[in-house]
Amino acid sequence: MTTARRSDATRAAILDAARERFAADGYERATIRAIARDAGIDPSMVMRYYGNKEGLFAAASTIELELPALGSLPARHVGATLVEHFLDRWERDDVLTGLLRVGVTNAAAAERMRTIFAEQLGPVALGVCPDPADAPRRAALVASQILGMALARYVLRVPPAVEMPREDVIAWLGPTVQRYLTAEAP
Amino acid sequence: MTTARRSDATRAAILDAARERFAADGYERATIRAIARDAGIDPSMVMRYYGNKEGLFAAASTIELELPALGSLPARHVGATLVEHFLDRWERDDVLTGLLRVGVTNAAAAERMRTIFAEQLGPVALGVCPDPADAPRRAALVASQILGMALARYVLRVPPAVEMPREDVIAWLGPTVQRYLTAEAP
DNA sequence: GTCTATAATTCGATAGAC
DNA sequence: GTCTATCGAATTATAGAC
Repeated sequence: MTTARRSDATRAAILDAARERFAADGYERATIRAIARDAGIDPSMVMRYYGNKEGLFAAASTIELELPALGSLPARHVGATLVEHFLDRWERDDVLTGLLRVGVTNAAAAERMRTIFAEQLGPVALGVCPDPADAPRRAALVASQILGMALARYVLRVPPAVEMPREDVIAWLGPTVQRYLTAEAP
Repeated sequence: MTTARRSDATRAAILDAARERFAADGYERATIRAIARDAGIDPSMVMRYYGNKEGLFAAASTIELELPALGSLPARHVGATLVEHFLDRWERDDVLTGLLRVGVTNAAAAERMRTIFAEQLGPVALGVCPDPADAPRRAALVASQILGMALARYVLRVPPAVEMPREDVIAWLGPTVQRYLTAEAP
């Protein structure tokens, strides 16, 4: 931990505003001016603290998925547990929504997205899938279903996906994720 | 069918270029100037023919999913058939990729996306799912998995999803879609 | 640390000649 | 139908006063 700065409150306000704007509008339409206005400070402060817009996004989109250790879990529950955790993580703040909205048109954000899922979901797959060499592919399959539901529910706002109760999402997607992780390769 | 116009070739060139640009760059970064340059014409022609940028996108993103009738199919094959069809449709041209890339940050495109899946995938679900009242939800579940794989494979370019052979995608996603359409509600 | 002023681009859109 | 010229607005980013 580094020494606290006098400007830490301002920096935090900027990051909060940035996360909201990036999540709501995507990279291009989330302007530094609008973010500064939301944070109640001058646009030039954003530049001073984060250099440029890319630096701001990088700072605002760091994330730990904090995936639970599935090893000590009843093998039949890993799918539902993982879906549940992702729903929690997705709704806790705007970081994942922002990463998704920006990653679709911004190469750096897409790369970050790939890295996050490979480095954080990959080990989870490695721990439970039958063939270790197949873990990256299992993780990608899981990511495709998790990201697809997030896209429908939080970004495109497809009505049935938005209205579906949390327990139903877990009940439907759990077995899918379970199969992607633990079934024998078809 | 209306009478052929002398400008039809130009209009088609504009739409082709627009589809490519929207699919590759998203709405904001796909500029009218760049599209016109690709089409080998003057930017003002785009405005003349399509009024404004929104009109251009609307014209460039009309699409029919042309989903196959699943009613006459062996009940066990509807999932794989649907996945196969979506892979074909997705790779035939840039329209779906453009719709996805733009829909994430553009409200009109998101609405179009919701409409397309509701009106074209909904009836398919209605034809095969156990409870007709549940069809919209089944369609949304199917859409979440299809869109999620498209996102990983064609937009974010997650390596294992890109490298996965077409048959493997069908073998993995087919049973998922099958279950979302035909299984009893959990 | 904070703000004003402004540079330097770039974009969508319009007017009008030919 | 096609193109030139340009407007007006918005953006990121910088320079520098206080």
